[in-house]
Amino acid sequence: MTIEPLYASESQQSSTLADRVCHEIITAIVKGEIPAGAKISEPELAKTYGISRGPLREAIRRLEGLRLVERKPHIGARVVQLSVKELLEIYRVREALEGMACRLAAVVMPEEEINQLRTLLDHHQSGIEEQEGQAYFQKEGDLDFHYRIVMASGNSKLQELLAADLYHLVRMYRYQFSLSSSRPTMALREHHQILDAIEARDEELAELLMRRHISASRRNIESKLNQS
Amino acid sequence: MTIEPLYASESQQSSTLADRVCHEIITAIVKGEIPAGAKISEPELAKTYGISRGPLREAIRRLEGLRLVERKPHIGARVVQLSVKELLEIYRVREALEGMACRLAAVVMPEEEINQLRTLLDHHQSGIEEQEGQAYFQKEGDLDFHYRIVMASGNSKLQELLAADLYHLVRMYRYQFSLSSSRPTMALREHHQILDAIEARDEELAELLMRRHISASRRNIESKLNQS
DNA sequence: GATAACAAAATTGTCGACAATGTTAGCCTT
DNA sequence: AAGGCTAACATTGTCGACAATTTTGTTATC
Repeated sequence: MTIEPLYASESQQSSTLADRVCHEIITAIVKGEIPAGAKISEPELAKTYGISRGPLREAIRRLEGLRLVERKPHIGARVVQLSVKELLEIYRVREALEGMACRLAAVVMPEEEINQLRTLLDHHQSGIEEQEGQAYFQKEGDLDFHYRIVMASGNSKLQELLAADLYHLVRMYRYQFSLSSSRPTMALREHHQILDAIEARDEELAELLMRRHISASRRNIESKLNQS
Repeated sequence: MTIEPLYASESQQSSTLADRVCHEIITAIVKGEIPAGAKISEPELAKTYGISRGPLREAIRRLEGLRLVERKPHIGARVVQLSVKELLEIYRVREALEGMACRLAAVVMPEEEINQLRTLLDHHQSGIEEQEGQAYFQKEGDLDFHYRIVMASGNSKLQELLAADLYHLVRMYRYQFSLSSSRPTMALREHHQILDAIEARDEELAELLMRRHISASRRNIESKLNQS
């Protein structure tokens, strides 16, 4: 099976310049190559990517929709500023939405996908034990698990909101704050428990466990960042 | 106090053509003046609103972000097609998000706002009794209550997702399917119960009641539309 | 009469130039 | 020297024209 994160579909070549550049800018922002809070100059970026200002403006509009940049009329666009408050707010939203996704997945997720996901968790397990793929788990593997649950919910609106809108922000926060879960063993056990509940078709428990799982992450971040 | 729906801030004049036209198109789509599933012709709309294609395209990009239109490269944009399946999906999302909003509001909503909202519900009450403002309640008043709860949550991400993204779609569905709650008395009682829980600072109960409230609406719609 | 290939028309994508607004540097006044 | 005004600059907003792609209509062939 593939370990490649499913959402890493950045290599797709859209037939339009605006879409292609949009993906490139997203990556640049998530990785911090364009730092948070930085002003986005249209002529500069247009030159950087070798395109005209027209498609670039459309790309920026799209980034605005993804909440990755903020625009003010006649002033310009800035990369969204990272604040602890907003990060915690996002985790509240994730708790609500992914809890619901997990509830729905418990009803409709096919047996086969459950087994695949179990295998993926085992990969994570060995990664942690070897203490080498740990960074992978912390950075992308965790998100991959959550991503698959969301997709398994079968609810396209949930999929859009979480995968298209929120995950970019979460990834950005992780990159820039180096926010690894710092409790990989615990997190992995919780992942297994969640999957158990889904396998048992216990929607109530599945939602509860997912909410607890994300809530624990939130409190973990909270205590970590408040002390600094 | 004002009964004017808070979100009806359409009369604002943004200093840019694209923003202004964007709001106009949103209204036109929500009201069905541009019918669902219709193709959006750039030259035609540009002529209609008396602007060039540049700003219009930016407006359309924004509509795409709001999920009101869908775009395919080199083919064009279409107003999103109404499907019962998606409507029900939206109600699942609302159940999750507004449940969370209600939980947060129970903790942080100021006494004064609670009292204001109580007064608003009384207005709705008299409207129903007189059997004349009923249409108002069904169409906008209900959304107004929910809107205020969301705002009271103090969570800007929740506010963005619900107020900016989803409510336009909900309003569109209501306009076009003539989806009034058809149980105004029951809904109003539930609103009061929710507000009671918030007033008692019982976050657990507040979330539970809001989720039941929205879930009931969903099942109501479900049974109504399945029989047709 | 139906289908496939081709050509013409329409629509979307992209670009460079001009206009309007915001910013900044320098000068004058106090 | 400090503060405010003015003018030049830079950036964003808007427009019209050209290029690329899709759709449509026509024609010829089976």
